[in-house]
Amino acid sequence: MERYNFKNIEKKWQEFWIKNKSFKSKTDRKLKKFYCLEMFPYPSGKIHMGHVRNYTIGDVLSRYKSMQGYNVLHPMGWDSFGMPAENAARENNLHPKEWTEKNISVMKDQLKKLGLSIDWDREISTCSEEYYKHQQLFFIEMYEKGLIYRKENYVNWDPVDQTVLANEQVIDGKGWRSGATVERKKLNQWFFNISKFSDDLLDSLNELPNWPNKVKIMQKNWIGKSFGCEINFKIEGDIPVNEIKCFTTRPDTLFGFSFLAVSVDHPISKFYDNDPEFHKFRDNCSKTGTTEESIAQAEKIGFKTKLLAINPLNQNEKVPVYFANFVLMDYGFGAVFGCPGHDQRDLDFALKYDLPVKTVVKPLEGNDNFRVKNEAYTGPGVIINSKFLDGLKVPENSVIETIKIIEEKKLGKKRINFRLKDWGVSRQRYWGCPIPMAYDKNGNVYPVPKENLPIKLPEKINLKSKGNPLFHENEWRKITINGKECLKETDTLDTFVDSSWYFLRFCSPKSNKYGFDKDDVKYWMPVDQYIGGVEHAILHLLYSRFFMRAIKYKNKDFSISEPFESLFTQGMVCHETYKDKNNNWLSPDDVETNDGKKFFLKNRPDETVLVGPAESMSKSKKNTIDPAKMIENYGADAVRLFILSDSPPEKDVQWSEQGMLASYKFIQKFWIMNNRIKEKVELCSNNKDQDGDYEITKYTNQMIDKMNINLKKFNYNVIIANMYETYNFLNKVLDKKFNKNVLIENYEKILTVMSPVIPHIVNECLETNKFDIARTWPSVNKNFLEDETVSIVVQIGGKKKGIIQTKKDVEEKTIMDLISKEDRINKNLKNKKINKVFFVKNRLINILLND
RNA sequence: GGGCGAAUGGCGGAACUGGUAGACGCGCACGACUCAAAAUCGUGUUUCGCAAGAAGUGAGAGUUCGAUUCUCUCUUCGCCCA
Repeated sequence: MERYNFKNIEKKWQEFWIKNKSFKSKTDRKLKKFYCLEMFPYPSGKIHMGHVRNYTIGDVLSRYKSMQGYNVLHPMGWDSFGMPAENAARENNLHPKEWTEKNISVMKDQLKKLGLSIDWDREISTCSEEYYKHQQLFFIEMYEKGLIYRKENYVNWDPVDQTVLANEQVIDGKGWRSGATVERKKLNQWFFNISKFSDDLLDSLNELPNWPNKVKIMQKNWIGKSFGCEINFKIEGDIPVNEIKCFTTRPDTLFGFSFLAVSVDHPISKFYDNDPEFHKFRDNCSKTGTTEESIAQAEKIGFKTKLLAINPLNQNEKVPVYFANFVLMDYGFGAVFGCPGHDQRDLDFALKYDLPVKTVVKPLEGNDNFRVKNEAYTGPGVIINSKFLDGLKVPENSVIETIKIIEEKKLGKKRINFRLKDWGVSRQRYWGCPIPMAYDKNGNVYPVPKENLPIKLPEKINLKSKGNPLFHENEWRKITINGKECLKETDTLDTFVDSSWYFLRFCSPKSNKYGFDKDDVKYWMPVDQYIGGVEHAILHLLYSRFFMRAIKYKNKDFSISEPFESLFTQGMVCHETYKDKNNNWLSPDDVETNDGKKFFLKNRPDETVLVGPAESMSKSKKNTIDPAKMIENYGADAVRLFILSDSPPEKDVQWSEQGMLASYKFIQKFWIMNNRIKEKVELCSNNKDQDGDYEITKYTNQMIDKMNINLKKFNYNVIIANMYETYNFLNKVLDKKFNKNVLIENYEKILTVMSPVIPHIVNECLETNKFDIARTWPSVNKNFLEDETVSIVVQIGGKKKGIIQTKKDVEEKTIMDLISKEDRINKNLKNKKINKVFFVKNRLINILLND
């Protein structure tokens, strides 16, 4: 018998699937559908282990659903706009399009070698005109519906990459890619009015039971709905300002008021334009990024004005007004009232500028002499030192009651505030979807007429210029709208826009008139199972949810709000890290070991290598394993098997060479066993009731039942364990005799339920046995699920003393008789009086003694 | 600082609804095959103990006849937000 030659056999079946279009979704709309989608990849060059894990999880599910009779949509595409292409282009003098297409071709080939059940006829690429032209139409439609606007705004500016960064692209005040210190810069930007849907985006989370709770919580925190009020503070001073409006969630602490802080961008700042000291201060502030994190970490600094703010609840109290770096113009009204006693940030500020700290809340168990010193008190308690507010309970009624008073006195009103800001989508980049807008000489804005779409990217581009490449394309920029000469917008869209509707495009990838066909979308949407990394838990998912609402808004033909019915977030793939004696990262390829304990440089046993903890694979730490090499060495089935075997899919998994080898060996062993079964089948008779018949039938049914349960729960690591167990079982039971049909029938079923994980070898086994390779998922005969004998645990005083095998459903009395015959158990009962007996049928008996 | 989650052998991990803790895999040990090694196959493998037995799921308490599972407190780690 030949060894299993995975190279030939995997290639054979992959070609077979493509030739037969085995994974093409069916057009029959009466069939029940299942839309399985994994987050599509960025074509960075080659696939990484994270992709392997992501797409294998989805593939197992797709193949399972398909065999269950669903019409499965399992597509793949490319999130192919974005900065790396532009950076690579600059380095290698290669056009971003060429670079991207080359990468796509390599990665597509690699994905095919994994044996994924993908309908490649539906492949899409967001950088293709065929894709982004529809996106431009969406943009115009949303603009016409009033969901898009332009405003001047402060942005996170990366001075090295010369681009705007989203908040999440700023890490520790530095650009995520360049590492440069991020600055604040004012730019005209296009915005999607996502905050219009804040309430709906928040409330609808409750209608997503099949999303992980943690993701819903993250989204909820991100939207950040807070309840409070706006208050008008009367102002006295040297400039013509009578009032400053603040938003606060803690009006109940108004008597702790000791300063008022406004943003440097607040409208009143215009009165300080001629003050050089103020300019200095403002420049200083712009060195801090705009993220909440960088603001929280930065030192709190202020610029004192000559203004005084009057406490609305106590007209005699006047406090100073500061410009402060920790107040942002786009939160609330760009002004906050400072209460150092009960807000840590305010306290830091007050201590620095020697402002009074008044205590107006005491803890429930504290006495009236409680005073805030170095730590603001923000917990529950009772209002004190606040005249008519005294005695209110924090937080039960203090805020609500205070707002009532403020509203009665007409000093302000109740207000709900959201942390979620509108989505700035302008990027000063070439390799993105052009924004289909234009400007005339006077700066008036025009949407590009629909008949002029698409606005194509110019093919030739100089990427070596500073700033935005399209800005320098004078010819390209020209456009005539309604007879007027205009210039095109030169910013392109954030790539998160591309990925906010790609799942709609998969429903009708060839639709030429519009981004999707409404009947296709009606049938396929929502995505039944979405699978991807938790790193997209907030933005990508929130933007996609927004996009559905934006399309649905004022549109009778579209009724989807929630694009993803179920969401599964998979863990990362990790590997040990290695460093040489000079603290340089080493790739696993450069490291060797003889015993798995001591590691040294390859071919240099004298050079010891330091082994670090397993961390998620990253190029910077060099702890990556190339999937293509693994597939080359061990085959796709073995790689698929291993990537699922060692950890539950939602948790991180550690790559191990030994584990990989074990999976490979399993494939080889399985092939040997298949041949053994093939020979056995030929020797089997047609005589009924052979000694192994019942056993194999019972085992098979129980195994399928377990597979069903674990597939449903995404316990794919347990499925692999079930497969190993099944192998062990078959290998043993084959010594017995079987009725030919019984053996065939059960083996066919076993192969079938293993096929989602290891499809190539299963197909080969089916074929060599001359079984039908088109399988439907086997049903379970429930009669075989329950054993006719059961093991009953015998406990005495709650401690296990033994196990008794009996027939099913015997009563307590019979068990007690059996126990009296079992010396090992019974000796514990001699000369003792039984107090009480707990009996659980078919499971356990617990005897309590008097002592 | 807040929120969420996790902690089980040498390691990754399993355990249905509160009912035999440690499935399955790795590693290790021993044995078979071999001149030998690799590969393969077989047996064993939570700890202590020769055994009988006892202890045991991060620590401590609680509920219960019975807790890896439920409740509370604490410790450590991870993720998210600040």
